[in-house]
Amino acid sequence: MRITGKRISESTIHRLSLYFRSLGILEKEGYVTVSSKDLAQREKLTPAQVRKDLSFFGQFGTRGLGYPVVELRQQIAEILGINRKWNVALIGIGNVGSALVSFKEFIRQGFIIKLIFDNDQRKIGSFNKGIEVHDVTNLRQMLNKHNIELVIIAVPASVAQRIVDEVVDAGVKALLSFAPTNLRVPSNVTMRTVNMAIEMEHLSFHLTNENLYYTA
Amino acid sequence: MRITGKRISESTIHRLSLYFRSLGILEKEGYVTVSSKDLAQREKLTPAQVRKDLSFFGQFGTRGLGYPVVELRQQIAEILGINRKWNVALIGIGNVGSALVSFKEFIRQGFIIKLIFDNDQRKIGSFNKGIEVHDVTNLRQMLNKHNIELVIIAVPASVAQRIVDEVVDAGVKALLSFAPTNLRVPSNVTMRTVNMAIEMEHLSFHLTNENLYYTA
DNA sequence: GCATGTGAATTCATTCACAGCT
DNA sequence: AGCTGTGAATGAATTCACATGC
Repeated sequence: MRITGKRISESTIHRLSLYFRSLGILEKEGYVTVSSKDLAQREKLTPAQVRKDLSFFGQFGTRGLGYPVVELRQQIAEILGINRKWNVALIGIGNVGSALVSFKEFIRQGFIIKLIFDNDQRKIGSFNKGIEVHDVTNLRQMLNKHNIELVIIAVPASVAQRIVDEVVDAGVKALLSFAPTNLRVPSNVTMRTVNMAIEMEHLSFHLTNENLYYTA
Repeated sequence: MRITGKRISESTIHRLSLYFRSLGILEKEGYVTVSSKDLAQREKLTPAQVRKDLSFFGQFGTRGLGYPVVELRQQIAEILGINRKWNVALIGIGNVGSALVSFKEFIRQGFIIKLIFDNDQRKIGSFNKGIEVHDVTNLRQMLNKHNIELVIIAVPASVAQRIVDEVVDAGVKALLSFAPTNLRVPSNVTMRTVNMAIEMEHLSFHLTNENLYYTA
């Protein structure tokens, strides 16, 4: 990766994911090159935005021609760190957890759920899509033993912080949480939260305040 | 609501949701007032940010004292439009859909799933948490008949755009999509997308590029 | 004294516009 | 001619700092 001195914003990372998906489609459609203009159109962005985002990481295009579809896709995969497999553990195999285990996109992208944990004795020992459910009390040693690098938290809000602390303690540096509560992690750990209630509130806000510009 | 002439950003709306949650906890903990400093600390924001966000909608605090917890929470509920019930339809009762039906937070917040749709004959007519699964071919008339204001899309990517078009056609102005694909809606319709693969890619990016500041 | 509310200042993100290469 | 790559300009979001009121 190119050394740049620039700070990469979260929105740039997000857009790289979008480009990655569009490039996959373009590849299937047989395109060899794509211009920033085309790519921007597909994602409802500006061409300048696309070029700027990519420029943080290097020079991938050819002036007058555009970007090579297959190669750029591979480069973005490298930047995003999805040109490899990641060992993932899922904690909590309730409704959300079960849905995640079946989420094919995860596997396709190299996020391999190696371990499932729960605290429900009826679930422990059972199998879910071929993966055994383990007792959450063995969390720390199991995470280390299986070199888990990424943990998905799908437990009730009431126990989420305790689980997060254990996971962080085990040395895991990346967490995805579905618990609808505020969780704390040290600054050297990345946590992302998916909160569906908050998404719904965005929608109800927009429905309630149809005109976003309030007149003075 | 106060008429302001200011544009409300998506991030402000997001933070209002966070404040709403923190105020709920503060209320349970018995707090009567809260300062912007306290609220900011709980959400890892700055006090100025909290005050600015609230100032877009009115003056809710008392100088020298802070904000009244119960009242401010109620005010934010009004702003977000969650001081009422919304009629919701869920389209697609696969893994994700099933998880959503069981998501208690939705009910608690007033998002009432009135209708479920699917195209699988084995599912149509069955009940899920007391809600009947309907044939998706009757989508439009059913949405209108039951005054559905908000639709959750939990169908495979391949059919998502077609379903979205029908939903928009039925006059629905707010959609939450879980389909991992780019969907288009007219500009007078709000759509939010939850893409778990993209969340995972953020994490793998951070794991891969531990030091976000690249040296020149 | 304490904490809000808000213009002004600053920081961060996006877009412009054009030099440079194919 | 066409399109990238990138400093400069613009625009948006956040933070500062202080006047205002309890």
